[in-house]
Amino acid sequence: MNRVVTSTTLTQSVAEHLRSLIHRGEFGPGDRLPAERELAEQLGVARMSLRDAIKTLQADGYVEVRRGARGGTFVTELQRPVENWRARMRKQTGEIDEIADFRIALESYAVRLAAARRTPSDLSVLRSAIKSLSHTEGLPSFRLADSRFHDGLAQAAGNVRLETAIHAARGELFSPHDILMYKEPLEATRKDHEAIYAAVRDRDADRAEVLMREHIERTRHQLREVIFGSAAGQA
Amino acid sequence: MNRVVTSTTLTQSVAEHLRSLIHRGEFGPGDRLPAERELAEQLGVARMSLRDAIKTLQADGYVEVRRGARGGTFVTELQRPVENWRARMRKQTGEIDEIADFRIALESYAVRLAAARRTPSDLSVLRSAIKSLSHTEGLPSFRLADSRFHDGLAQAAGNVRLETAIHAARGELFSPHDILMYKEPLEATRKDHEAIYAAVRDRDADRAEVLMREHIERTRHQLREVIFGSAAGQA
Amino acid sequence: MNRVVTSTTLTQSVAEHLRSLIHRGEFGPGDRLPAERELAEQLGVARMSLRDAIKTLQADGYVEVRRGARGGTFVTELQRPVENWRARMRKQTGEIDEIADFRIALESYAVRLAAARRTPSDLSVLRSAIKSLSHTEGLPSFRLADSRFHDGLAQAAGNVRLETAIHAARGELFSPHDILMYKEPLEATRKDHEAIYAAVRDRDADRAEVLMREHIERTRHQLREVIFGSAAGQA
Amino acid sequence: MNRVVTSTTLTQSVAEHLRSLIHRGEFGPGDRLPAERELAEQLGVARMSLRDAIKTLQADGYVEVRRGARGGTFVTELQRPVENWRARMRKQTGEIDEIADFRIALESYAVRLAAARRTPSDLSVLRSAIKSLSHTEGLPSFRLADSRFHDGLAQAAGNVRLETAIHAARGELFSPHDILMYKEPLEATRKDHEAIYAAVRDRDADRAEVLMREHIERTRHQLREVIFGSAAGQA
DNA sequence: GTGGTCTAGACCACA
DNA sequence: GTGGTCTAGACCACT
Repeated sequence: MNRVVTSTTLTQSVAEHLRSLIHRGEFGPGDRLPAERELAEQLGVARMSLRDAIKTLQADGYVEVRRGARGGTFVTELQRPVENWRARMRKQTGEIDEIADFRIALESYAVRLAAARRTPSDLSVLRSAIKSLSHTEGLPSFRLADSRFHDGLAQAAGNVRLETAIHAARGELFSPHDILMYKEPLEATRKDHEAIYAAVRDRDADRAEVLMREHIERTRHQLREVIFGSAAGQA
Repeated sequence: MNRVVTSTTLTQSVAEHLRSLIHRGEFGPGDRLPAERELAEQLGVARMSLRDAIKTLQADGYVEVRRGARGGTFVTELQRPVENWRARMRKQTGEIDEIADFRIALESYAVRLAAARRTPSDLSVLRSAIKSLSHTEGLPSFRLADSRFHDGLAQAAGNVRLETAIHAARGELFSPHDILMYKEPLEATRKDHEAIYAAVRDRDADRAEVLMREHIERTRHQLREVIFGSAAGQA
Repeated sequence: MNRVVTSTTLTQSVAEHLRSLIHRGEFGPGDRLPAERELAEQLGVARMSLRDAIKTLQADGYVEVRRGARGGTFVTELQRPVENWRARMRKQTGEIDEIADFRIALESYAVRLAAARRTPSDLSVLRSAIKSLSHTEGLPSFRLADSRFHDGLAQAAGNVRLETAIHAARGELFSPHDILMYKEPLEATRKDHEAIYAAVRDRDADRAEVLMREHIERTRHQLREVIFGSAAGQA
Repeated sequence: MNRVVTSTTLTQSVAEHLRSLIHRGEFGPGDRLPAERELAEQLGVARMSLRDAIKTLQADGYVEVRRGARGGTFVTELQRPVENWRARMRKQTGEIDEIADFRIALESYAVRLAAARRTPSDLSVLRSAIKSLSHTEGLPSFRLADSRFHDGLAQAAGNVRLETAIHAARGELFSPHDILMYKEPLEATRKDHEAIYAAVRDRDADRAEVLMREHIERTRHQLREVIFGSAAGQA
């Protein structure tokens, strides 16, 4: 129906939530989601609502469900063949610039607020995120460490709406640039995070903002390279 | 229930939508909403869903329903006694700074994008919004003209997520600073808008950004003054 | 899985049952099924199980679901365009001879048993079925009256297994030969039924058996004619 | 629950399947069923489902489970005391005529079709079944040879529904008339089979049908004699 | 101890 | 009063 306002069913919300968790690296390829009963309890929904959501994720190829004692719901292995996820990412081509711009708006100002308001505890969270990024040699959890850093900054900004929006925007894209990424870009990300951290720590809002914009732009660039082989012209 | 994910019923969505329309000045105090049948059709929902939504707005004191030939659903007259809406606004005190910061994040970057991407047609929309603001002597539709300008900028930025978020953020607050506002602040707003317009027209992103931040800060300041009599310290 | 034995889910059973009801004319095109709550109670299953079954019927194009006060679950109108159901029937081409032979085996012997065991009450049921067939000028309920006669014979045979199998076999085919059939074949069916009735009434098992075989063969022939335009060679 | 439609659990299906195998003589008294792992694999079900099914067969006294090196699942020895199985058969008294009539309906027509459609390969199967019946001096596998002949005819009829129904009907009854049967009735069965075979071979449908009816009637009669000592009046 | 199915009852959105 | 969604709990089939 061509309605102006819409309702969302619980099932849809749950599906979107799970998709976001996967996009943000909370669950990586091959990981097993918690058992249905447990996950339903965590989310505060009935098991059947969760199951319906899982069915749509199955249909989208996000997860595979296996029965039996060692069964469960598993995030689809995408690494081989690589073309699988490359195809999936191409589907969201139009979204990449949209979301990158949106993220810049949100995160470049969030980092300003963070520079002004960060507490020692915030800094500690950020350091921990950077550290786990450094230790990520095998890259399997690169995305998770990345998410932790950006979420940490969002939280340090002390604005619930910003935090929520940043979190959500990062969850919209399936962007496993970690899969193909080797030493170089990973190292670049680590350096970016460290520089942003330093600016926030030093309460240098202007510098933090500039660094964040550059960081997200670089990420966008890398993502396009991974998808298209080289950076195509952007909007 | 303490759930992580939630569904929204149509009734809630409709109520929120109507509240947003009133917040943004699409319907001002004393205005009559379209007939139920018509409004339900416009929104693409069943009449009963709309009626349910209106009931919650009634309970919140947003609208009054009058029966009979000259009946209908009317936005509550708030001007007298003034204390009514002052009380209502105090309820959202905690939200004012949250939303102001959020709006700065969204709109200060949107205006940058607008400066880069605005088309002649965008400029025409903005000029028209400024003009209707000038003609607003009686102030009843001040808020509407204000909304039109900010929405126009959001659209010129060419990013659907930004546009949607800006629209929604402006709809969250009941901020009828127009009610108490007299010549001075109204004139200030008009000047702000014109300055921002000029910067966007001249493709001066940096200047547009600075002006927008100042404009939203000024709005926040005025709002606090109206509520508390003078600007209290902010978070 | 290539299993020798299989389980059937309730949903499947219910779907098959409903399909059978439609095939046998208990619900004709355009008819509304009982409300979900009521039908579920009648079938002795939970509403959700029924709903799942209805979903598969929807997917197969058997029924349409409409919401609202005058909504419900409706058997798909097939009459226009005629090609719809012709296409559906072609799908079961291979089954027509299978089922016809199977029905001859079951019903030609059932009619023998009926001739031996029929009670006055059985005869009354059969007469009533024949009468409602005669009154069927508009043909909408031809199939139902037809089913009633054959079911009545099956019951008169006094063998539960035969009765069940006859009932089921008649439910397997979507055979709305009533839709295209005009005076002639309808009249032929009426005559067949009357002749079989007379033989059963007179306890003439041999004659009843012969007539039943001819009747089913004629039905098979008509069905093939309706589908293919003329009787194609049979297996 | 008093439901119109039912689902069947896998366990029930498996139990019924095994019971049918025993009824049809695939496994005779004293025989050891294949190992659980193997049997589960053959049936395409999980081992636990098979175990559950075996438990119900145990409860019904069909099989005995023995542990240890020479253990396994064994079909219960029924010969002594004879009263055991006589009691079991009495339980199905009501079914005997039902099933006999049903079998006549199915098999008397199947044999007609077989007479028309039998291939040389079909005849070969039938001859082989007759031969193994003749060699059955010790009678332990009489039932198996009997089943093979009737199944062979069902297959020669070339109608899947008939074949399935015949197979199932024969599996419903626990009818070890072989246990008590001595030379005479065994010889009678052999002669019946040979006569039916000849009629089918000669494509004499009418004769085959008559012979089959007589054969099944004779079987019914013998069964009643075995159970009650003499043929009681039938329904 | 996993996912798969089913139940009984409740509330919501619809026309 | 219809279909649409959700819940809390149970049992079944699988590995």
